[in-house]
Amino acid sequence: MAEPLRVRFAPSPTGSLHVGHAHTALFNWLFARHHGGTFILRIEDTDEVRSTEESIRAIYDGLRWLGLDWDEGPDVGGPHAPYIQSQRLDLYEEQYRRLLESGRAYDCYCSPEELEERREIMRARGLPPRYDNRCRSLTDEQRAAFEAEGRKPAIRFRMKDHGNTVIHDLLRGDVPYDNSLIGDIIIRKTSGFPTYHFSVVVDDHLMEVTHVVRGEDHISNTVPHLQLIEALGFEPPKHAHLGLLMGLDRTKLSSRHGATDLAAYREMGFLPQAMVNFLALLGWSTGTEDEIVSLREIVAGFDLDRVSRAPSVFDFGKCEFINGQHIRTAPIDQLIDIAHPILAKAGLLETDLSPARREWLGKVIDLMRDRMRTVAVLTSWARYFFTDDYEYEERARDKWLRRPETPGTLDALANDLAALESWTAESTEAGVRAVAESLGIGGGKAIHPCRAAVTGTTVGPSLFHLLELLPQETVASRLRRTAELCRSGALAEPGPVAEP
RNA sequence: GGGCCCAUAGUCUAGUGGUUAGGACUCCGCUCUUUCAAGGCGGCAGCGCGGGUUCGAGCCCCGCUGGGCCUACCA
Repeated sequence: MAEPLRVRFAPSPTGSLHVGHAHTALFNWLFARHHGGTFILRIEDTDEVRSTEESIRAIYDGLRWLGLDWDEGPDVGGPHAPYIQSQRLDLYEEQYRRLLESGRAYDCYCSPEELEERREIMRARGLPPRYDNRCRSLTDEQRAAFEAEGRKPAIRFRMKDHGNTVIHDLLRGDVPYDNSLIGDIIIRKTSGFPTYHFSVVVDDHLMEVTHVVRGEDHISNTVPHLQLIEALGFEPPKHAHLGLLMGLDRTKLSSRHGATDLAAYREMGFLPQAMVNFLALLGWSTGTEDEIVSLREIVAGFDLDRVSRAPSVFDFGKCEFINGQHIRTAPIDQLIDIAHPILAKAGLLETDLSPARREWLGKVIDLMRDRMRTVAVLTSWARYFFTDDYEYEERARDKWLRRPETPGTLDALANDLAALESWTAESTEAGVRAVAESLGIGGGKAIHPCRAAVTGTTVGPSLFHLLELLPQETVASRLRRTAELCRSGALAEPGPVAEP
């Protein structure tokens, strides 16, 4: 019988939710969901100076957006509440006491400045900058002297001096570390807050975490963790260290590589199901040739045995591609909900949409969705749906608007289309083709200038379907306006044209 | 500097001793279409290097190289 699997995502709320964190959260969540286990959210706000409420909100928002729900956590509670470490200080005190009593921990009076200074000296000498364990055996006189100076001690954990500690990693096998290389670590800061190394060990135990799945940057931290676990008499969890996410230059992904905040992707018009799909493919593979998959499908196929050890580069281009694929199949209401604020922010759409307007927006999106990779491109690609104030692209002017016969064609188009009884894709097509015929030109000779005039561009969805979504009089006036500009020679010059 | 991790095309990956090394992104070409930024078709491009083990290595072992992470009273 399998033990109930319990995993956690334990971010520190010191900034926005990074895609790397989202990746770790996702893998933990998938692991839990695949095996019917429990996914815990724990906030590790033991950095008193950098932790913020705002950041905690960003974590909630990001996880919820991705659809990663947690079974136990700060807001939902659970059998091991509280799930915020700053509210668990008394629990840590209990454990410090045990370590102090057993002699595995001791007070250290060295100040951060002194420590830094000594590290510098050691580095300068080419020595490993580790703590020299000097406070391990302080005499009563020395302690008294430090106390008299007004020093407040930190608590250090006495690491083993000899032998080695072996990490049993589910992904990497056994990883041995030489104990003599690591100095004693601080487990309680002078402020009374625990350091990460301590709180993580205590809480993983108290919360009965069975599997610790985290980034590879934590692999060497596992050595003190394991020793702490042993000293406290806890049962060690199983470990799995995931490959890190990197930028194109193969260094740890950071803001200099572009957008790294999950929220930024949301704002750019990425779909949560696409982000999940893309992130899942970083270090995991479906095992089939199908890469565009839903969260449900990922859950069904996910397991650690398909997870790779190697770090992976966050390829923005592929992320966009996957997003594009999901845009094709997303429910139109989801796309409307994403597009609306983006378009409103760009000043192209009102903040409050009437039902009719919303329906119209849905049609616009439907027309564009097959070629979009992010929803945000609507502000440029579909600009002409929302305003008369669009630019005539160089290519549109070059190819069509500078031709001597174009103004005449546009005038004819304006007159005939304005006179149309009905305004549908069918009727506009009939109208445009009729104009072409009466002018004795091919359909394309009318269609292309029409598109160039009405949209300012040479590319886009079916002309007649887009005309259908524009008011008839708007189309007519744009055709006339463009014809005027052609005649005045304004479109003959390169560069953007200021629109009325 | 030290310790550890990693290594299939530019990128994400499949592959667990015998494969024409498979797929995806990107890029390029062709094609369809009223246009492409979509679709279809095709193409370029890969097992980092050197030793072993083996009848036979992308797969196993060793070394090298390269990259990464850690080396805080940050997590």
